[in-house]
Amino acid sequence: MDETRKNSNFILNIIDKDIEEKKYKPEEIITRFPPEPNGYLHIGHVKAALLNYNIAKLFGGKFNLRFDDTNPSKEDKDYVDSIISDLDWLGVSPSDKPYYGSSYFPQMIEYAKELINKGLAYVDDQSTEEIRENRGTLKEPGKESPYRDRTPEENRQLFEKMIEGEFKPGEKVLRAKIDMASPNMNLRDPVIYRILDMKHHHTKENYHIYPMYDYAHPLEDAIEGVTHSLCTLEFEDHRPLYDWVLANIDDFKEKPPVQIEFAKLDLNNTIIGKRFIKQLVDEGIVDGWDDPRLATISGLRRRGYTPEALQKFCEEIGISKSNSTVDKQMLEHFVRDDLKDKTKRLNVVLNPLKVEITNYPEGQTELLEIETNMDNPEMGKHKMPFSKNIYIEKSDFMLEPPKKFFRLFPGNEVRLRGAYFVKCTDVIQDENGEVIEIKCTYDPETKSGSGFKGRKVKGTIHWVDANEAIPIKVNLLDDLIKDDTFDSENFLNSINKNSKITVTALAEPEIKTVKPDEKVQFIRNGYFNYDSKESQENEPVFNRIVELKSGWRPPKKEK
RNA sequence: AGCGGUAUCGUUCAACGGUAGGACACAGGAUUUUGAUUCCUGGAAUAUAGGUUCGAUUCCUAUUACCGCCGCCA
Repeated sequence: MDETRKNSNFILNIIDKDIEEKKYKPEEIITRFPPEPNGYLHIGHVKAALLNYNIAKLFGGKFNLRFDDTNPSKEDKDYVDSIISDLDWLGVSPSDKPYYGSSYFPQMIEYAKELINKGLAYVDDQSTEEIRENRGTLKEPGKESPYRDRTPEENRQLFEKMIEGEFKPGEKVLRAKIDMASPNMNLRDPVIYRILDMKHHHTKENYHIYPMYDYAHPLEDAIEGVTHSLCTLEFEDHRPLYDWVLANIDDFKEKPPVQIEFAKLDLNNTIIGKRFIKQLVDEGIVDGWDDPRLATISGLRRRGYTPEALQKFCEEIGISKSNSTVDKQMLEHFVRDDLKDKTKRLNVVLNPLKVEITNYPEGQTELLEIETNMDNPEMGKHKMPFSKNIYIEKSDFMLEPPKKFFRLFPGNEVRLRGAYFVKCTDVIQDENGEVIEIKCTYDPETKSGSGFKGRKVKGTIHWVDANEAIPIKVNLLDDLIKDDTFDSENFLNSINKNSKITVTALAEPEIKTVKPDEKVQFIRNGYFNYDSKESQENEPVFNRIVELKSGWRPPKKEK
């Protein structure tokens, strides 16, 4: 199995050891991804889902998708559906139909009764406030509940009444009887069942009590035979409780699942927290959970990220226990890398400047043939119309160029990509001095593909034919927040106002062959995704996924 | 001394007592009809102080810094 393994990590090392010590055969390894269906999946979940999925795949074991749906007050079936389709898109396919923690509620209740019978759980009548006060603090032990020593018989009866719905929410809870003086707060008689009188979105059953995560999760894992239960770092303190639950239930004393914690993903200049994302959606600052500026899976997909790029990215960032912040440039590298050979490369002018080629015959249009992707000839060729009037990028012309500017300026010659050399002969300015049109001459001998070697030019720029260009809408996307201005207290005010700039661009006619959701490179401008959701009939909209790398940035133009 | 974690190039992850390595980023060069890509090349790290050992990023001790924990959330 080492052949297919690219990166080592501490979790793989643990599993290797378990196999070496004959605790498990490789094919017995079972992992799971257990999202709570209370929001959309984001790039942080991508890391966790892929980690579990890839481990199961590597060992030939099993990978479960399980909804951790123990708190129906926050959950919804819509989220279940979005999670299933996002994972499907990602290429993370469970070995089985999705599982639901809620399916195990009847067993969980039986196990709770087992704890009660063993004198390891009791019904507490204290209020939420009393429980909180008596829990103690980080430095002081808690106080035992006056109800702590109820007999198993009494607890059994009360718990039965809780199940039957004879108490109101908050009136009673079931607690594990562990140690109110434990230095680990999680072991100070944690609540394992609370009263919640509502119908469950999955089971459709109206339970009156619902189990808490700390009690339910180890059981869910154990019931499914999960061998390695991977979760994030903040659950480290919960592991003793996870182990306690399984150690005290007869069914699971043998080879219980082991909880292993790893650091969650953090990306710079990116909002990852579900709470923040939800706020942006609810306040209408973004266009929904799938806004292309969001790091949700659906947002990334709409932006144009590919599953392959996300997979490679996750492989490369690795797994560890140290909190770290990954540079977004790494993510961007992997989309570019994935897209470079499989996308068409088209001339699209984002910010047009009119150019007249004075010595080109009036009324003539020729069709120039060009490779659709120079680095991947299999993508074939297509034709570009060329005539006397074209548009180039405003930023490709400067009246007074700085040093090392090798695009167009008065007297300079450049290559029009796939066409001819042109030389700027005249500049037309408006009353404010702004350049509104330039005039060039072209040299017929320099036609692309003719093998002309007479002289060289430093610059090649893209262009579109003025008569045949197709207008398209383009969203230029930027980070919603910048780390250096991010204010978590007041974060709505630190949102980047220019995170989405929409322009009308002019594309060469070949753009018509681009299909919804197809990714394409606009030469020198970056990779773009045909947004099937925002596009209208006859008005395609493209989202810029990422810019191309650039060794040179034009200086800021003063207006 | 509450408890539990973490500390390796700018960033991120390896190295499991034996030459500190990869990826991203960066710099230089070559090629180039994208200032892209591709191809070379390069700089760049074991938090601090002790100890064990022939040998320590790795084991031990102390120090420092950072993260998490006082929901009837997960």
